[in-house]
Amino acid sequence: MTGDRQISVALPTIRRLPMYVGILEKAVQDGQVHVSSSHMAAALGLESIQVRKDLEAVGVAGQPRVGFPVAELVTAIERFLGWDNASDAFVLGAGHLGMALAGYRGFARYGLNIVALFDNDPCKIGQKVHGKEILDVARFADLAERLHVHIAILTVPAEAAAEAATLAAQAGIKALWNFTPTKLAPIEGMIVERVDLAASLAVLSSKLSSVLRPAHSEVPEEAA
Amino acid sequence: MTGDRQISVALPTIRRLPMYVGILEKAVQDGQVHVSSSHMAAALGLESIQVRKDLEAVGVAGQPRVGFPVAELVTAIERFLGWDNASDAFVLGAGHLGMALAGYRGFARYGLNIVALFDNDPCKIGQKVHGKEILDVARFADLAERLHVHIAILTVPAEAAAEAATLAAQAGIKALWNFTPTKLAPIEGMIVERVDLAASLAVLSSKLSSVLRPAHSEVPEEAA
DNA sequence: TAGATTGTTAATCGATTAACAATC
DNA sequence: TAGATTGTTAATCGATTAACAATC
Repeated sequence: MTGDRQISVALPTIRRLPMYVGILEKAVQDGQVHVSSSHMAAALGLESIQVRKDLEAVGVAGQPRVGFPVAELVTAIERFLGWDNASDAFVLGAGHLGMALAGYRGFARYGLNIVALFDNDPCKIGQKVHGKEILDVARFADLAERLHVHIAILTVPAEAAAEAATLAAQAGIKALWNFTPTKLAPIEGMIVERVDLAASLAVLSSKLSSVLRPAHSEVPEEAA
Repeated sequence: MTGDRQISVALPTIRRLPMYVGILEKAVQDGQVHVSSSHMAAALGLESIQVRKDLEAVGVAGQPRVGFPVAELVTAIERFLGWDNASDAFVLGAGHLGMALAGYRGFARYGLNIVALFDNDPCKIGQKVHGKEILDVARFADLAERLHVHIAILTVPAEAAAEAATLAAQAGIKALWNFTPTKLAPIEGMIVERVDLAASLAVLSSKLSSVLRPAHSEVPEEAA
């Protein structure tokens, strides 16, 4: 019953877990010790049954009539996500997006610590952004191994994505957060998660488009 | 049969459509006139049946023994997504991320044209990034209306997200692309799509974590 | 005890996948 | 015609939701 926990947890559940951390931290600040699934659900626009199902996955039991222990829940979720102790990460590609991510202070909360950026542009190498140095990509593998960095954030141009991913894998990177529009072929021994802006924009613009040009031919209905 | 097409299309399908555009454009360059569902599937790591189901949604029929007409397919998908004629957009919040997005040239392909950025920081107002001006947020509503801009990209700090979203709605913005970690309450008359970095990172780091600390207690199994 | 809330088991819903007839 | 590929109808799978017994 405990053995295959990580693997059997639904992906949508994992994606929702950070939201729980958010409202639970607020609850902690308010001095609440317990919080009910219906309270959390209301705060997040979900159903209480879904909250209970999600929390089942992280293995914290609630108390009937009382709710779930707030502090324990935060700890358990962060542990489940691997956010309990900060992981170092390298940014691969010091373009605008790479620099923006390197400067985002919110990652600290997610246990992500960006250590340095890497680029192949001699003009950029040696510069500092947000107190983090831009290093020569030639030094990537060596530094990743010596500093035991196993997370890389991929922000190179689309054309360079595949090559950069291979470099990362050879450098012993275990988890690659891919911000490029390139869908990479699976690489043995490396987990890849992509932030797919095109997919997100597709949802937005198709919805917008169906509002602006109201579908097709509901007209007869109205006319009749 | 044609009436409620937009509404009934599955969200996962919509999210996959941009990938098809990508490989179809490559096929066009290669001079291919038709392409089979199994070809597309192979290129994208999907099953051919899923490709056929997805393409059914955009309303382009294939020919048995021949495949799908490439050019027609691109046109139909772009039309479906509202990418057939470029839409202007404002960036709300000229921080690092806002500037990075304003400079991203890839959006042109998605029919998205970023016109200007807005901020409330007097030091930033008047500056230009990537040829686009940073304007006073006080002018946002007026300009959105006069220029008929109905897409906004939200890149303000988390604390300012709710207020900025309200401003956008009042300015007549119809579609808001939310890059902040704040989950906004639904706003009447405005479509909101969020790029949830925390959710994406949660997937990556939970997978990584289950690799680094290999689950729990499969051990007895191995020992026995 | 009474009653609110959890947690379990079953039902529903939606998306993916399979099977195969229709088609060119 | 023969055969590859589409498109339809049914089966499967997984996630969400509902119902309700267990619990404090």
